Amino acid sequence: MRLTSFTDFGLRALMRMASDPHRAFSTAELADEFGLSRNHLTKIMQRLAQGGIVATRRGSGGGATLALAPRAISLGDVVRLLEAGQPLVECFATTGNTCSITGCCSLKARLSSAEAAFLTNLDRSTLADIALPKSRPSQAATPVPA
Amino acid sequence: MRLTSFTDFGLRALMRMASDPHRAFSTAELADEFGLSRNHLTKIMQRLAQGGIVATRRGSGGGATLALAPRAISLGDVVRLLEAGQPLVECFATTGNTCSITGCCSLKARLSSAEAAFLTNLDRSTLADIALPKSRPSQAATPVPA
DNA sequence: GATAAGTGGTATTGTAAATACTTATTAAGC
DNA sequence: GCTTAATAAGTATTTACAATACCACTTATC
Repeated sequence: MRLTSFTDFGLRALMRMASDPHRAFSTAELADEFGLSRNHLTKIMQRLAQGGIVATRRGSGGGATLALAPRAISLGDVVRLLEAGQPLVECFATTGNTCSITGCCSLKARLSSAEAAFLTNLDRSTLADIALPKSRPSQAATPVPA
Repeated sequence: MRLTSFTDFGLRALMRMASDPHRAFSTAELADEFGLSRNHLTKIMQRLAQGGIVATRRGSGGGATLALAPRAISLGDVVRLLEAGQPLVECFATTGNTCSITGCCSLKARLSSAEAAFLTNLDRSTLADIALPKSRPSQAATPVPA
């Protein structure tokens, strides 16, 4: 059972953005932080923008900003958006389904139910719950006690 | 969100076997039915055998047989076994984890919880619930009415 | 004109599946 | 009861494909 790296990085980016909901984050900044190419992250951001989770703005001072308050964005919604079109198993796909037992297959319904349970569980958390601290502990004003 | 084809085919094979729990099914027979290579299915069967779900026997009259009654094998157990070693996201992997925010990351716990919900939901069903009919409708003794 | 998002194309990596081959077990035949 | 042949699982290697990531370039906004 696996989520795509798309979803993985998307969640990480949103975690970061949730720490400062009104700030615009450039893809360059976030990509640098996660150690992946800017263009790749751009594609993820585009998807998030299409889904109405972030708003993007070009030009100087631009970047991506959360379109809603962190507590209004559930993890389930994010995962649904970023995993859209990703079938749980082959026979869930609308095209290229080679399964010969589709008709009387009761497995499908049970897998669907489990998938729904997964997403419903994620709906209980929002971005506000997983926001990262604004700056890293090593850069914090108050040094951590040894 | 995606299960590996390993799990997919494993479930299909078990569905088939559950229809006739005491019969030995050869990998050749099942592979032919699903349209994939025998050796590939063999690997899946091996994993199921290691996990104690099926018993295999070589030689004439051999094949794989369910090691337990269909109602004693939950779908969750099967999926846990076949998806073992498959991290939900990269930072779940024990090796090669490049995530820089592991320490204070509360996302991980929430994804784990959702994954558990997925499996728990599947535990509510057993192979007995998803067994396929013994023979295909087209070969049935009583022809279906038009 | 500098900054930053958006787009199209290409390389790379990892998973999935097939091919070819080996080993073990059973059952038939002598 | 031993030998042989057929059956079927197990192993190793290779090939094909799709997901992932990168690069060069374009467009928009300040």
